[in-house]
Amino acid sequence: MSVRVRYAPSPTGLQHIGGVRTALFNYFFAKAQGGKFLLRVEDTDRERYSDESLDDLYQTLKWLNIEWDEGPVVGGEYGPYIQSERFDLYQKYAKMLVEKDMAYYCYCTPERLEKVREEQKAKKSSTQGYDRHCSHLTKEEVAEYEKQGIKPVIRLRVPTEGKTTFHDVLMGDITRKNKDISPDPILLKSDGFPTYHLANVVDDHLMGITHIMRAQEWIPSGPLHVILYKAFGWEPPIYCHLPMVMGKDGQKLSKRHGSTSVRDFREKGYLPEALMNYVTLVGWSFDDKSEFFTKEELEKVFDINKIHKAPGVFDYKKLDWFNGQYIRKLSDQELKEKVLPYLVKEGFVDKEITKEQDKILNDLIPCVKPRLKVLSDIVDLSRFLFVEPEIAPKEMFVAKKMDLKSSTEALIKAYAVLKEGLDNNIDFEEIENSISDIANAMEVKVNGVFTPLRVALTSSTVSLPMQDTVNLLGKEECYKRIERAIEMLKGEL
RNA sequence: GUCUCCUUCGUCUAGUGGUUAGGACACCGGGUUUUCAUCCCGGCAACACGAGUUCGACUCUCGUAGGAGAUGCCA
Repeated sequence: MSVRVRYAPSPTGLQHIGGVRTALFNYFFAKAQGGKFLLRVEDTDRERYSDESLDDLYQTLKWLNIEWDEGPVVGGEYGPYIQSERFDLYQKYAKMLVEKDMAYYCYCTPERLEKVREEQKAKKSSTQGYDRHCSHLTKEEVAEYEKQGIKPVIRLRVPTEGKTTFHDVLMGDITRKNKDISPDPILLKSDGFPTYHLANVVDDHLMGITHIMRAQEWIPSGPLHVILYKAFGWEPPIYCHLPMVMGKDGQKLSKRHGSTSVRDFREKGYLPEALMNYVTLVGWSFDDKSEFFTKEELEKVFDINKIHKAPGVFDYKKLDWFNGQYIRKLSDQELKEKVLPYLVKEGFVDKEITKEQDKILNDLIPCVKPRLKVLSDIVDLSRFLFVEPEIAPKEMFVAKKMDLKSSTEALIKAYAVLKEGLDNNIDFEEIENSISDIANAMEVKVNGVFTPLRVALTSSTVSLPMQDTVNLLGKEECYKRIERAIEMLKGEL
């Protein structure tokens, strides 16, 4: 039997790391097995639905270069692949269960349900959830509710005796006593839309899904879904519950841990290849040494049996490291193209890049490449080139074991040497040697001289190599900035 | 509270009865770079605990503890 899996997100928010990891696992599993990967939009929650979320879903998958074999846009014989467009279908199946008396209409108001829950909580009762108030209504009672105009929901009859087991590829058999399963969950809401349980089971069956790979938070509803499959007389698919992605504190990854939406990562300048590589490595590994995987490799090599059971912590620093590695693999031309939007956005470079700007970039890119963790780092690293920075506060000019006076003195001397050297086209290495000589003469570390020079030129203690900085800036601009700094420092003495 | 799942360095992980328990990130040190990075070298650091089973347990079994998830007309 050919593998058919699906990613079935709910467009109620931006695509996040956890969701994308699920998508990736499904996708790689399908590819490695020569099966099909479907995308299904579960937009049954009309309260929380948003167009932006749907759009973000498509954009995210596109950015990651994940294509679905069947789904919205692409289509396929089992579609439509958007649940709101299959509205009638769920009605039909829900009513089918009512006819078989495996489900029933319930007229309880949300207020009553809330009250029931509160009472259970107050009594610390071990019985939880719906009290099955409507499970055996008489015809008269139903007529009365209908007369009041209450729109009913449809609930599944969950057996109170016995137990239900389902098999999970990773966990093995998972068994739950039926009495512990959420009593009579809602299948069809009063607005006529199905809940996750119904829609998911119906669609997975109708679409011929063979393996359900979803997050472990769904384990508790596994038995419930099996009961549903059986109620319909269908064979449940194979389950594989994926370990969850956690934050540093071991809780489910959420905004308070940092960025969680793929859009955030994209905007900060993470490369899709790097994110994909890292994300598939939380909860899965190939062996004890392989770290770098291309999408194509994963499509061949992904093995469902190597997925972990235990939840994994999302390590932002390791992602940074991966991203840096991937940036360094880029050619200068590729990096230039990727970095350009950030420079344009900052106003450093014109949208229609000028010849001059292009030339600056060509020189800048190689210097900057080993220094980028994310593409947006380019902004701070190159600011000094494109705008005249605020003159740095005087403390920044002072290196370790130096004071303001000696730093100023060093800068003045270095300036003289630099100017003389540059004006006479002397080799930069020699200029640097002469600057070192200044340090020696002053009996201070070389750093004590280079730091004020660097800060004068870039207003930063961290920057590109001195030679590159000077070259990129041009000597006139260098002189101007150094003079400006000396002026300021003298005033502070 | 109840139910279910999970447990190897700080983090991601390799490991399926006999290993000096391996790698990567992070961190710390050193070298290259007269800054910062990159790159190279080195170091730190783990089998949650307790009982079994066994000649022998990180590996098997059972408990305990800890963690997580579920308990919605959200998915």
